[in-house]
Amino acid sequence: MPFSATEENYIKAIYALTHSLGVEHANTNQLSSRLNNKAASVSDMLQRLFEKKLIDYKKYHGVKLTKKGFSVAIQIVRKHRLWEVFLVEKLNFKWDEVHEIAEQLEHIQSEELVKRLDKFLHFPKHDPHGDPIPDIKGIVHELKQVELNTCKVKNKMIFSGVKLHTKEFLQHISNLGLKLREKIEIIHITDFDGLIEVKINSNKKTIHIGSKTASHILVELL
Amino acid sequence: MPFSATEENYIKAIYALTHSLGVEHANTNQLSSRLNNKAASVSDMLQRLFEKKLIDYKKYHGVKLTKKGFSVAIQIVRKHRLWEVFLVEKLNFKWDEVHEIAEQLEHIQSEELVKRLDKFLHFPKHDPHGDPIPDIKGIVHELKQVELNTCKVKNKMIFSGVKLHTKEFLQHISNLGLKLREKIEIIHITDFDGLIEVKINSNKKTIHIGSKTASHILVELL
DNA sequence: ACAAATATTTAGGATAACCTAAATTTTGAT
DNA sequence: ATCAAAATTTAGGTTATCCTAAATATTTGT
Repeated sequence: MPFSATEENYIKAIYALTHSLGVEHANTNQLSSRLNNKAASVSDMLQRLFEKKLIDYKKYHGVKLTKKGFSVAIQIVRKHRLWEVFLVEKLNFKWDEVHEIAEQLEHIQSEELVKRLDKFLHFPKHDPHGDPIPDIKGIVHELKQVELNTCKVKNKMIFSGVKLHTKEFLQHISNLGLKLREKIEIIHITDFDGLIEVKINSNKKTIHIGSKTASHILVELL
Repeated sequence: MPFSATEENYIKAIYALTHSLGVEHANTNQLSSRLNNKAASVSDMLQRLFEKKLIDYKKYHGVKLTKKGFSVAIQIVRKHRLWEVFLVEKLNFKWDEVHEIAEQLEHIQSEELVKRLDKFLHFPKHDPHGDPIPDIKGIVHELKQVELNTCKVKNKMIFSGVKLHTKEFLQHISNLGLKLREKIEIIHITDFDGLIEVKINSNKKTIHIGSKTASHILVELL
């Protein structure tokens, strides 16, 4: 059962949509806009994925991954994230530069390659954006994380992930001086506009984070 | 100018055929058998590669890469061989296990990735089979190597490459105890059948190499 | 509950890359 | 030089993946 890169991208999109929104079903228009294809093309492909038993599909009523489809999705996510770790840790790419390359690498077919890459990288638990890497069994160790904007003054926490993966946002975060897995503490929150002042423990500096930015920042409370 | 993996494979095949045979032109049947496609399909594709100015093509008279096609070919070869080094040196694959994976990886599009991979691997000059890796400018540093079966008794040399890349042959070489870049010396050659007795300097052992095998072994004379 | 708006599917086509069978060109043996 | 064999190309067809336009189903506001 080798699937085409196109099929894999549909599977991944269905996974991402349902998983990130926490819903059962993804619908045609969502897939259409995420994949930059016309809805008609999506409809087409959904029928084929259904025949291959990768999705549950009832016309006009959205799709859901089958067990089989889910496991394909997880393996692609695993590969994508492992390659991102490789690109950042070994090849010194910045975290905002790796997405498109990993989009290609995730389709390389070789179980052995993934196993060895995982080992080479010392079995990382999360990718450069803090997203969890499914283990070889497909088990995802989700962190207990919350959005920074829901935290209170004096809370101490670790910056553990982002909810937005655009170049612009990622560069903004880098420019603020925030680095993944760093310990931070909320010094002050402006009532009026929700501006958050944060101390970065490693360098004793304080920075100011707008509430929109904060809503895309995930932290683990200590 | 991004080319499809299929187009790249045609370019690579044309390069390999002309280069390895030392001839100007490759013909349709050769390509057909190397690519496992029917001659009619090859003919089809050649017209398209011609329109894209990747090859010089006159119907019924074979093909030759243009400057542009040649440079595409070299970049693919470069990527293929760099990835092979990565797979062997970093992920501990054996030299007979890396070909199919590298066939996929060579189509990943990102100049920056190749540059960084090259650096990460310390700018290797040849791949795990001894084939030269074109540098970033596309310059190939060919070694002055000869087939082992053309050498004389008492010659000292370095095992520097193979002319056959099948799993079986590569494993045979490994089983003999030969490793790339090792110093060896010819102890004796049997007149009757060309059997060559070779001393491997590193371990003081002597081994016996059949003449067919020897004809696929490349060495640099010292 | 029903029409308008929205979402989705179907119908009919395009393109890349393959195929088989038939036609054409080149080659090579006499 | 000629003609059969071999090589190559053309013609016509298939599949995967996409498209536009038209048809149909669902949802939503009143």
